[in-house]
Amino acid sequence: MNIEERKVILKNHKLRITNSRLDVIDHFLTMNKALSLGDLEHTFTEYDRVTLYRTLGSFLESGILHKIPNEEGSATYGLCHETCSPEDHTHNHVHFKCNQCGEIACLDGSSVPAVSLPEGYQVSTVNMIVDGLCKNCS
Amino acid sequence: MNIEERKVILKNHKLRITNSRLDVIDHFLTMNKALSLGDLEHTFTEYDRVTLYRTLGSFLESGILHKIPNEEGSATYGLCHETCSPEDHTHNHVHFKCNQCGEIACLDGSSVPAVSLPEGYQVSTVNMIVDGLCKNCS
DNA sequence: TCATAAATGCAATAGTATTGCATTTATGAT
DNA sequence: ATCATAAATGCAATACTATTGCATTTATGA
Repeated sequence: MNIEERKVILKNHKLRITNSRLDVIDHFLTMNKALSLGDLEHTFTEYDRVTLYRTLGSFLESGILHKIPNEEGSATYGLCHETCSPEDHTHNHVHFKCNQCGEIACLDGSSVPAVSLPEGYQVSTVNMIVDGLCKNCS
Repeated sequence: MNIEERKVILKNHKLRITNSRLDVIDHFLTMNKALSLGDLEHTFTEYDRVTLYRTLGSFLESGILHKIPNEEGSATYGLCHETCSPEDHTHNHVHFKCNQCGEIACLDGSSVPAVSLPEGYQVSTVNMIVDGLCKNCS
């Protein structure tokens, strides 16, 4: 994705255009998998850790990224679909974590099946986390 | 659950019977919800943080507890069903997190629906995390 | 009762998340 | 194009969670 398209993404989410934000978006698009703050720190040594931390925060708030639940200590983030907005922020897709290579990716091809909850519960979002072996590792 | 029953649980999982383990099991049974290490530290000031940490570790390994994926920084743990064993450790149940009170609980009544994955993926376990409002908060 | 491996407590360290504040920069208004 | 201003950045410091090493204590089977 070229720089103009990435600028449009930021503008659409009412975020100022800065180098760090453009680079982080680009990295998510290129890697096409879930990333943690640590991943970004490792990739972008030219930016301060706190800047990357706050970049993730602003992307989270504006709906560019979503947090992916995981069992590890550190938070991981994935790109939202085009349909996501701060108002309608339902990330009803399936995330797959490979137990071999550790990669977490969003499976666009798989949608979250309906789930029935007991009486009195109100559903906001549904996350499905599947782990096992990915295409490359199996 | 009385103390003899809790001792049986430990024996069944080939763990030595100690006060901290008995107390932690009891607490999980009483609370009937997911707990973090921090929760245990707060509840059991008479035990060292590391002891509780290792208690969780041994329960995890032996199949008494399972880790619940979540978006927060800290790991949360829930009791396994009776059917769980170190060998067959599939936690295919639904976890519900209330956005109001923060409680994470296992919904025994709801089972995880089947999910279809792209070609080449091997599924090990499936976790479903639903959030919204729980029975008490809605 | 006793030897031994396992469990505990304490101290220390590592890793991740978060805030305050001074400085720099992007942006809209002029 | 310039400028005022709010937003973003970098640095320093701190908080919280996770983890390991080691000496001491304890549960367990012989």
